[in-house]
Amino acid sequence: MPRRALDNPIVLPVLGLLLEQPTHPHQMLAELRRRSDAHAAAITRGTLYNTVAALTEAGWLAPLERQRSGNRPERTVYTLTEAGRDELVRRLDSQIRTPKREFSQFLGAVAYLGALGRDGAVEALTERGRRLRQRTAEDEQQLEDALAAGVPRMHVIEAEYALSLARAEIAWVDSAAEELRSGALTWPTGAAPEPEEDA
Amino acid sequence: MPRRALDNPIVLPVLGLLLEQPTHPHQMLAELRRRSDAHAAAITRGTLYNTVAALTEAGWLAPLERQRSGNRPERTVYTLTEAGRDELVRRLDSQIRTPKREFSQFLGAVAYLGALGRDGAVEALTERGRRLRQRTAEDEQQLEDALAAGVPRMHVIEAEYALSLARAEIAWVDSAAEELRSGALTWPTGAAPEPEEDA
DNA sequence: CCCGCACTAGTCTATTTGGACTGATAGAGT
DNA sequence: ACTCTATCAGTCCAAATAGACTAGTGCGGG
Repeated sequence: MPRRALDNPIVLPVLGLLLEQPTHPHQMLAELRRRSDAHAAAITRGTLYNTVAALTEAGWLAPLERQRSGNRPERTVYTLTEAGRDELVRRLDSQIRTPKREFSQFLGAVAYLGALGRDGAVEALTERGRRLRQRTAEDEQQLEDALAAGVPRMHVIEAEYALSLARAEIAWVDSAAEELRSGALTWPTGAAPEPEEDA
Repeated sequence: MPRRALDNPIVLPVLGLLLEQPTHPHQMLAELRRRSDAHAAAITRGTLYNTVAALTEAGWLAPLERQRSGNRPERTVYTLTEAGRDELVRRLDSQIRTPKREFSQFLGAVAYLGALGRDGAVEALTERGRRLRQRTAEDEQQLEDALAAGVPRMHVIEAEYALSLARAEIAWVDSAAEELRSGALTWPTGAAPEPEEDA
């Protein structure tokens, strides 16, 4: 009986999807992956079915009907209950209201940038900038297309947010690379941070 | 025998720490938590010991000595091997070079901002802005103090990066809240996205 | 018209993880 | 001196996860 299952990161996407329409787990997975909706890409079957079970037990989801086409495995369609809708709003509100220090791989890597040596660091950062710029350009294009096609802005708002952050990252990466190149940002000692006599 | 253990997110912090100095797992944990070094906060004992074992087996770490003081549990100090140092550099380089779409809770929540209703959304975003501004001010202060105290910039570079992103987030949150308030960003239909006849 | 391949929907198990537990030592307070 | 608590350093197991596996269906190509 899933205990922590109720606060794993895929709960929100699941509730969010069901707000739009009742579906069965397999379809959720496909849909979430298609949208790459958030971290959805990281969802795996095990977690999903497990989570759906937990949410059902918590009374936030309810099985709506079981269908089967031909002799395919039976599938169960779930809806959001009243309580589920409330819970979604509660979580949404709290997650927006309260910033949490989240954590990206890149941030972790930057902390040890020193280990790459000056030239290596410049090289890698420059490359990142290049790729980031390209990806961002594509995303911008996509967003524009969607808006041009009449999709309401509210529906692409997270793309706008992601773009803002991406632009900020590009700016930082560029400036860091530049400062390293020009020598404005210098190396403390060798490759490794100097082993000071303790902190 | 840990299989996926070699590519879990704490590998980099562990290798990074050992680059500075040999240590035993318990100390790594304490140190990583103290620095809140990256997601380090998320590290738990189980994972850490497991990872250290895997890294050792992979030949990137080697037990240096086993010490014991008094009748305390014996502790094993590990060092980074030559291969481990190479691996660290390889990972660092690739993680910096290649941007990955990482994923934050907030991004996921923003996607369903609509479910909060206009006023709720404005409220929540405004509050986030407030908290973010405060936290960022503190971080700026800390960074300044560190620099004033003579810490080389290279050692606080990840803090500089985090600050840039935080400022960008603040800007976005403020502008989104403002647009909602002013009506420049409008609601498509009711609380839920309209149930179109499929995509 | 038959074969292979991809998709549909889930189930199920080996691996991983969180975090409770152990059992010692050092210092704080009384 | 004597509890009480915090820290030290791990081990260990129930719970959660990744992703292999099952098993039926439909379609494209030779």
